[in-house]
Amino acid sequence: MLKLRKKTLKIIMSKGITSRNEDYSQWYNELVTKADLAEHSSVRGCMVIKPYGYSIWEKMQAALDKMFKDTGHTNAYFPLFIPKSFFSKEASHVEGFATECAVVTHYRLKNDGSGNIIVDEEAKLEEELIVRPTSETIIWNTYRGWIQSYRDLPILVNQWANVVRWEMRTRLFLRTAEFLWQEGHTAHATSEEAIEEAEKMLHVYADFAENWLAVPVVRGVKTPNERFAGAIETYCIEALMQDGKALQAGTSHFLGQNFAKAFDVKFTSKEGKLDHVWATSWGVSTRLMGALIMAHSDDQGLVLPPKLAPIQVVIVPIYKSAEELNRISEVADALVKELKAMDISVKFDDRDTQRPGFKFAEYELKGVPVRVAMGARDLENGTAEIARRDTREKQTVNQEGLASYIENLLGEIQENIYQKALKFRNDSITKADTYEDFKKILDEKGGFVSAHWDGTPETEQRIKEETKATIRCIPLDNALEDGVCILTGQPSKQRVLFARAY
RNA sequence: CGGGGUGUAGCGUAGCCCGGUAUCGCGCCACAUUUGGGAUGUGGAGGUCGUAGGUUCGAAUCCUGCCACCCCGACCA
Repeated sequence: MLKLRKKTLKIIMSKGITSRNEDYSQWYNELVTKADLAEHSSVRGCMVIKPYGYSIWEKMQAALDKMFKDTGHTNAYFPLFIPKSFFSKEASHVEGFATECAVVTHYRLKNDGSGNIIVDEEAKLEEELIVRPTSETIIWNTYRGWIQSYRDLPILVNQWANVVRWEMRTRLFLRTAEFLWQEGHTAHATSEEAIEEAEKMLHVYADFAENWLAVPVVRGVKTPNERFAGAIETYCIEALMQDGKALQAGTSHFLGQNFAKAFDVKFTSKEGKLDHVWATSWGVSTRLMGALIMAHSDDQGLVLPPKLAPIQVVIVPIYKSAEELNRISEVADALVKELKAMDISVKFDDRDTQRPGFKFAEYELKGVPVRVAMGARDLENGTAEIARRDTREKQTVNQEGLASYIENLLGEIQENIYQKALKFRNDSITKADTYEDFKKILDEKGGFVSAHWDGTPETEQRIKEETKATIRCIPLDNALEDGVCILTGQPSKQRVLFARAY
């Protein structure tokens, strides 16, 4: 009895994580650190992305980068530092970012004579440099030199970079002071073309979210309140997490001529007329890691979509002697070779320092989609035990044709977790026609609430203050429907999606 | 940035009220027995008690500043 209790306790303390029901945000934090994705650094608000987590990000980058290239974009790199004066050129842009900028004021340190390193006050910068919170200003200042004629357009550039936004409250991946992202910045001859670009990239993001992350998203536009600082229109993809809170997973902005005017970027058109250039910008960040984690994972740990899993298949040998391990290894090595030829990432974990049960638990925690276990019994029968992470089902399969069986299974898992998330998302969109219902749904069910809104920022603001819910978006394919605003009773032509959000 | 909480070995903690140099579990190292769902036994290593001051003969413990993290607000990808 005592032994049993000791054992239970140990499991809880060594690897067990808080359940989602118990405390969702603690579950998230523990998952991120215990699955070796990231940890807090000694710098306030900044994280260390660990190798396993970074591998996932690299896979996201590779997939997105290809999609950008396939839509005609090329990569470039702009400076980390932005002169303060650039920043103040676009009024609403400054206003949006002013409160969260890191500023470089000096360029040298010195020894104060008693062994302390201090800032050399004499090495003060003429003009302070802002650590980029986003790069529109430095990029549009640069584009001025690149653009004279309609022949120079469009410019379709993307950059992979880090940015800094001095956040008050941070959470690993979801909101950190420094984060990694990509930002596309395009320049166009016409408004129509720029809008088309902004919409195109939104759909690229949506495709990526659904086909790679296996996270269904709502495509929509933001209300003026939620719009990017300096944008005319902000398009977004909104995802739903398992706790019923929404997460903005990507944004694409039609910037109009705002930045072209602020940085005096003009071109001569075919007709010989001088006009300001039209702009877009679009970005997704390491926040997608948060979306990925919160959309699929369970109380046993991470659940990764096969397309983004650093290790797609793990093979665990079960043996009693070195001789047995040798025989298993022969079969496993052949399988590894076969899977690699199919471009499937596989790991044969023949570590002798951990027992099989430990490995099972470890790979479940890390979200490896498929696990193959092979022991003496399997060698005799020509079989292997296959366990899938998403459903935690196990079955015994013939070694004959195993590789293609696994290949199919990976596809099935990718589809299954998407369908599961899609069902949850669809079940979590609830219509509300009164303010009472609206509040009740938010408190009891969560998710998106589809409701009529009178279209004014004041109403949106009041609802936000009273319920903590914001308008996540006005869906692009929204059906028109006459109704009255849930708060004011004013007439409304369509429902919008409200939710509490990350 | 405001309110609340926490900080003791790699991790989780006891001790703090009532001052006397730190408890337990996991993990780690060695050896043996084990290996189809987080092994067991024996032996061993590991701590400037977040940090800087102060009070005191003596501080993990009392006082003050600072830092970090967690929760709740305001802000945001």
